[in-house]
Amino acid sequence: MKPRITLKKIAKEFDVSISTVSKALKNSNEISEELREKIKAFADYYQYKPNSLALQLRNQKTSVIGVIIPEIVHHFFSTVIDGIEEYANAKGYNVMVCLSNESFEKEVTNISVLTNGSVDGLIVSLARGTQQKNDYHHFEALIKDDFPLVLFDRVHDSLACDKVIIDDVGGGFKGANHLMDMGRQNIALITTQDFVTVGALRKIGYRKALHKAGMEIDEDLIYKIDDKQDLYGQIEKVFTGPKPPDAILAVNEIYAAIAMKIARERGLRIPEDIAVIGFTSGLISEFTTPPLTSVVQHGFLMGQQAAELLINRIEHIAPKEPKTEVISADLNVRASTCIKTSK
Amino acid sequence: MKPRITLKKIAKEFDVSISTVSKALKNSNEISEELREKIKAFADYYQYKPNSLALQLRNQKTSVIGVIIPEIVHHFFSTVIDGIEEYANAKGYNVMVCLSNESFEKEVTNISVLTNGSVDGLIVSLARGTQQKNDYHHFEALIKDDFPLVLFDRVHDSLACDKVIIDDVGGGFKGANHLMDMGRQNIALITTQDFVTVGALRKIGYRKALHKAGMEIDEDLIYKIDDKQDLYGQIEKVFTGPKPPDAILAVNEIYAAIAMKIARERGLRIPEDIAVIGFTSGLISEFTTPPLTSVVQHGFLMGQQAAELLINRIEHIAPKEPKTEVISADLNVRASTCIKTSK
DNA sequence: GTTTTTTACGAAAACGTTGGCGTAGATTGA
DNA sequence: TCAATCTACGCCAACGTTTTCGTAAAAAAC
Repeated sequence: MKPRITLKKIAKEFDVSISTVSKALKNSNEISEELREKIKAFADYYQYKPNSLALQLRNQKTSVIGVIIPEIVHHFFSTVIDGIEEYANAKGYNVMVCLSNESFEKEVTNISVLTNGSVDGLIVSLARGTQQKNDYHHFEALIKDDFPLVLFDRVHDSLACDKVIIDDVGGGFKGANHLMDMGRQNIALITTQDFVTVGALRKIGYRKALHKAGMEIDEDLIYKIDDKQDLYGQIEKVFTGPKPPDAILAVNEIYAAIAMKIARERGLRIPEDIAVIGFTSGLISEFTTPPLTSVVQHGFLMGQQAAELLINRIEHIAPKEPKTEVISADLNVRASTCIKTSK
Repeated sequence: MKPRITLKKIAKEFDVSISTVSKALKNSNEISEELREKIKAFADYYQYKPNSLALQLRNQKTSVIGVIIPEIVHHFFSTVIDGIEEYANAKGYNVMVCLSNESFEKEVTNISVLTNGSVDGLIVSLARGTQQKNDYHHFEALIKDDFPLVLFDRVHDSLACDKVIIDDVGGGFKGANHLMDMGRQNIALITTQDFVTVGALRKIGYRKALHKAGMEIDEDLIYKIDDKQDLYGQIEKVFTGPKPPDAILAVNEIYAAIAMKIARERGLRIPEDIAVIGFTSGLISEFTTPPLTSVVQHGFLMGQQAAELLINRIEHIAPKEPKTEVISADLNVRASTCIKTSK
């Protein structure tokens, strides 16, 4: 690679000092117009661009924000990044993405690498491994040093930093409520294992809805899926269990899509015999048969909010107390729960 | 934010010089063991980590690779990034992602920003706007300066740099071939507008397959979709056109899924009355009814290859001549073309 | 003709790090 | 006792930039 042109090289070319060149390029009238124009023309010709590392070092500011997500091959997280990028770029920041791959160790090293001066702040969604291990010392260290940090989606209560979360309880509530509005009585819940916060929260919403409606909660209708095992086999049990449900609330799109597939294989009509709701994260819901009613999570908005919180923190235009933004989850009613909408 | 601890502060603490501290932390035996241990303990306690900006500036190496993609909310690009991350991290590099949002201008500024010293090399997939404008001067400038650059998926022939492409011609060929193997005679092609390279290449494959089979190409069966218009309406014309097809080859998952939806609405049985093939980019294909036969694009592999080419280039373990890696596209046969596979 | 002001530039520090080189003082050898 | 050798550290340059301050020479003022 050709070495980039620097102030020093320009200075040597004109036999002036580095500071003269710097000032000339900044159009300082400390420098005679004649020399100024010559230097500018030369710099222009050789496409001089200030080395950003040097600037970052000098200004003690990188204008880069780091993002650590569990995985990127996931529509929801991609959408959040999109939102972060949009807001951050508008504010003159760049985005550096790292993946934890759901691993505690990788999350720790990522944080260590990124906080070595390369970013002004961090936006993170917790790795599953971290939630399982329940070890947050790497975040606590950051918080203790007042390092700008925003957690989103997968957060942890004990951490005193800015957060953006989706109203998962509300989402579960809305989903279950909708099913009851459609006259369903036996609503199965297909959720994750307990340590996955979002699953747990959506379950709370489900319980709240049933409770409010005066229905009792049948634990046999709650199925906890292990993502590492065979999904198909686990979800099949929903249909072979003691109490066959007339509706299913699944905490994500995949579970819901698989449930529909199995239901159809077993000759059940959707939504007549069984209604299904998922939580949207990708495009699957739109293209299933029938299209899947889903709780939509506004990932883009979430990303924007997270970026806004972080940049406010970085630029000290935020109060000291950590703030938590809640993004409401809305229901997108499609044909899997509601015959008339089956356009 | 609390200021980070630096060599200078440690030096002041022990009333020694900065270089002494630096050497002590590097375990240099130039420094007495006693002092060395004291300094290390102190640094450890205060969690000293070398400022990476300073290191990057000094070493003239960032160990960061920049990635510019048109959009991230796209399963294929996410998968590629995943592959890049995997390989890059293993080699000690970090990844900085920027989005061009398909815009020429944003691509230009992104490149300008990233090549100001913040990254050692660039992996890029061309923005649609760039392909449309057919203006590649920003890349030509990089190539002229021997800046490490790898183009992937959406590339341009005139650019003399490393590339990783998918065998789109082969993919189109395999898809069309499979449909002919299933006995189909009137294969419609739903593709993009001509300036979108991948669409154009897949069309070539389609033509090659038909030609090889001695079938003539009916231009009325080729539909070019404008992504900015109503997809549904445009794809509907495939069915209302002069020659109703008995098979459809769509150049992406969405077109294929929409085509299937319309086909079913019109009472056509899949695959009996009409077979459909798409190009996988996300998870849609798995969950449509019936599951969609697709040409799979190995995005992860592509990312790994791109990262490998780039890092070899950065570390000068690559021959001068640019190299192009071709990733083969394979067919994943599902029920939308083949009754017996409908498990 | 002397002083003051202005013009036009240079020197140097600072951001944080590393590594070659220099060297004071202690130790060793003869 | 003097030289040679170590030991253990400090100095300085370098990476590229910005900015404050200092200062020659020229211009203006008296």
